[in-house]
Amino acid sequence: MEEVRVRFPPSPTGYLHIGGARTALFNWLFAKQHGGKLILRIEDTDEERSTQASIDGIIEGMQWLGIDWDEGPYFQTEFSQDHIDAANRLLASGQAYKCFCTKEELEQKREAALAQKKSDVGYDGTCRHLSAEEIAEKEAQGIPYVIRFKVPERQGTLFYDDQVLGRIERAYSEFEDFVIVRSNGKPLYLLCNVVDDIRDRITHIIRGQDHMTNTTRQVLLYEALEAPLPSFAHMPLTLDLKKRKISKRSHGEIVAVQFYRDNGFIPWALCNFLCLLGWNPGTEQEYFSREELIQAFDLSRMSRVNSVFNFRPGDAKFFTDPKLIAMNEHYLRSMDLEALGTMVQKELAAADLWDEAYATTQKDWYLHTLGLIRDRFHTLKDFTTAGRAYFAEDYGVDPKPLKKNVLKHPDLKTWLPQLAERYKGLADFSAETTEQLCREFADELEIKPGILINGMRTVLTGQLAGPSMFDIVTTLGQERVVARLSNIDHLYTEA
RNA sequence: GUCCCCAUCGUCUAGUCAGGUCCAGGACACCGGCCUUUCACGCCGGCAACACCGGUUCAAAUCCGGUUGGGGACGCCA
Repeated sequence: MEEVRVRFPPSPTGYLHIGGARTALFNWLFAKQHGGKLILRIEDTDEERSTQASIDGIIEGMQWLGIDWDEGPYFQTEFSQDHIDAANRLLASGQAYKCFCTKEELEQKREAALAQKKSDVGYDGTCRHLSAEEIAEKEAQGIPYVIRFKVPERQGTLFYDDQVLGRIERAYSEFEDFVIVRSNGKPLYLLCNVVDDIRDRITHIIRGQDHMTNTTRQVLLYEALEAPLPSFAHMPLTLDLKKRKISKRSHGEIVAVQFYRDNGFIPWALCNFLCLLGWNPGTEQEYFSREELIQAFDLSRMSRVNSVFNFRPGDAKFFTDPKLIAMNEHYLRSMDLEALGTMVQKELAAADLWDEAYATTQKDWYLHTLGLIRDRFHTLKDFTTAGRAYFAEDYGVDPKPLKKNVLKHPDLKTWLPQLAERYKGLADFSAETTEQLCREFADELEIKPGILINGMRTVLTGQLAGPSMFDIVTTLGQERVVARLSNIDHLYTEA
């Protein structure tokens, strides 16, 4: 059987956004499932807009997501001779022609056609039937020209079988003679893309529905270039809540893969979320390991409907799609602790909270702590913010619990240091003994234990909520607990 | 405007191709309860959709036609 070869061809005119990432992901899944190859090809023929920063961003984004490729990155500009050769071949075989019409002329004709409400606003074919003499004359005059593809004069419709949408048809009469080479001699996307896909022996083209009109024209090019037609699969698009195509310009960083990397998301959670946007396995399974997803993926189960990336700018809860947040939380809570430890290490290091001992002598403590606190977190960032008290002494105290659990009970100012004294003398510092001692103290004071417990939580972690109090106490350790409980005057003075 | 694609809960979707088992299932979000002297997790429950009109049929979310609606494309961008 022929080897499956797919490609991801981003144009480096912006960062990798989630729509592009999803396209890459689907191609990657398809390749993996069929034991095929994924080719990364940077389509940088638009010199005006292509940037190195964008190329770096795309590559970093894919690496972060874990979408690896088998060949490339190739750069389209490195193959410009191939594109020029192909254009010349089409010219020589009479399947393309030189067009000397200027942009201004075409613009005028176009406006005139629109003014008359004519549907046909395409190229009128003025230069299509120029004689050899006329062409030679114009060339001799140095009139610049573009090369247009000569759409075959045929009745009926052109069609291809889309792997997602089924049979797609378009009447030949709907095509205009489209430009394949600019007047500056540079070939255009429509041609370059086909030439590259032929050279790279691409067997399946999986891309967004926004390419559908390109596809019908490209089918014509494959035919003219006498190359076998690959399979096409057009995926639904990703829209915003107002049903607009998501883009950097209108949506900003929230649609950039980098945003999720910088905001504590787990790469696989993003992949898992993205693959469910426009695809489903036909079962009720929603969480997949990498291997499960490769196994389950199937182009025929791709949706034909555009999907909405549900985020609401300015809404803290919906800063990105809540289902994506939920998935991130799921992986945060269920993933292997070692793997989580590696991810959190990067966050701690970036916040200057990392201690090498966490990887060596204190590794057990480190992983245990992550396991204890991760249930309440949403992103990896929370380990350095809400979880800061476990890794540093300079954690802040949230005003809300400070007021509710500490300041409301002025006597805690003396009670907590007293409790610290008792903890200091405790030989066996365990969850059981610390709890027992705490409750006994509450009994003596004739107060509810909750007053001490909630006060302790606020003082020890700075947070309103957290794990079971005495798990916190044992995790923090006797020394830190005693020190923090003894030294609470500043909480009252600062407030 | 022209061509192409599409149409199930607020969102992601199952069910449509092979009509009945669907007064439509799951997930997220939301609401309530249990658990917990915190908060989450977890568990239990609730709210919530077949765009509309016609046709075919004993029977339509499912097939057909139309309407409306949405999206995409219409560049010497990719």
